[in-house]
Amino acid sequence: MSRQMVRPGGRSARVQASVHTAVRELEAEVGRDGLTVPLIAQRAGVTPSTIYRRWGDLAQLLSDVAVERLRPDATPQDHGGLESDLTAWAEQFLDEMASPAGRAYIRDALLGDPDGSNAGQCSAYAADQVDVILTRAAGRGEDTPGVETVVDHVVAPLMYRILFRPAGLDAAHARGLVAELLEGDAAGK
Amino acid sequence: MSRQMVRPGGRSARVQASVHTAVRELEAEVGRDGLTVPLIAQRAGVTPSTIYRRWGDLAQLLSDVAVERLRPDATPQDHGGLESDLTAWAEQFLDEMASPAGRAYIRDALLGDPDGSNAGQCSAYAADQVDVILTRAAGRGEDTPGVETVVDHVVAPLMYRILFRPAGLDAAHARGLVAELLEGDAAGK
DNA sequence: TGCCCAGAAGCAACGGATTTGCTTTAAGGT
DNA sequence: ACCTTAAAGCAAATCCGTTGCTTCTGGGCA
Repeated sequence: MSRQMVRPGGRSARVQASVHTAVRELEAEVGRDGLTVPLIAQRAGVTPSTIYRRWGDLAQLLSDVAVERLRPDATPQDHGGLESDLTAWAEQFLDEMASPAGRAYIRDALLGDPDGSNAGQCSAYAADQVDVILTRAAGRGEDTPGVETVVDHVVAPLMYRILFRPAGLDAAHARGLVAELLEGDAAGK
Repeated sequence: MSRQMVRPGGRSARVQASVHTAVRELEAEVGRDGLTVPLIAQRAGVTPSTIYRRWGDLAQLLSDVAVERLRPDATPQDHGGLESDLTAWAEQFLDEMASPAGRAYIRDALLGDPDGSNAGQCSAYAADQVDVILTRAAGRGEDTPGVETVVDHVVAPLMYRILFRPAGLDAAHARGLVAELLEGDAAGK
């Protein structure tokens, strides 16, 4: 969704903005574990019940904020070829996601997400970025795999290891995944 | 670890066992959302502060219990060949993990897991199962990929989709992942 | 333009969860 | 059999989360 579908300018929008801002400020000040709903409410100039009514609980609020932070802020760079584009993107993706902050956001996004929509949004961000790269490559006349194939062979392994097996995960591994994908079957599905 | 490394027979071990049992019983009786630390403590015959001191909070306790439930209860079946073994295992893995209960346990396991050790344990369970299959195949003289390769190409895509994109995930997809892995490069790494 | 209405926020009180200092118990080692 | 130490029990105080009710805001309609 996410949970907010309000017109800009209204009171709801102001409340949402100030709450989100409060979360970010306080996270920087007291750390992730020091966050509580009453604390956030106070900083945002709102009563706790407002937050509980709109977001349900702290986990869901943090999930919303986390998804916002996981949104890519730029389209993937153009390096002139599919392999270099994908490789560069995968390295950057890993860099951002595998950092302590990135992992925390991913966890938050997954955790306070009863219906899975926030997780779906994260996945969509990655898929969109990949799609841009693939479309660009197709425009150059290159043979490209499908988005789903790239998700399975590059995005999923990286994300799985970030969440479950952080050890031994580095840029070389990301490069290897891309290389393996492209050498194996450039037009897979 | 998990969080308990106590000798069997001691008081600590008894407390842990009765608390874990209480969690399972109560989860069946009142449902996942009805669980509270005081409720569990009462059923287990301990005081709430005992649970808070040992596990920290409800999330971490549930994480420990979830990991226990995610432990495979049998070694993978032997179907006489690598491809059929892996395919059957992947299908069963998907079946168990993608079910509502499986997803809930995975979420719980990740949720109350500050240091990632419980997530690591889950991943190790899968890797161990895969390793059994690969070792068996190697014993037959078959060419086998490495465990890490199977994790990247089969386990990770399944888990990623379970967590982030449940739609369009079925046994056929699991079979496809295995087939693709083995046809592409039977000795990958 | 000004009146209404629905949705959202504020307020306040209650119930229960969490924390914490101190005491007591029990396992294991000497 | 004693002693040490880690863990459990106990109880009080605090704080979080929930809820019914009131008040306010802003957009639609006459």
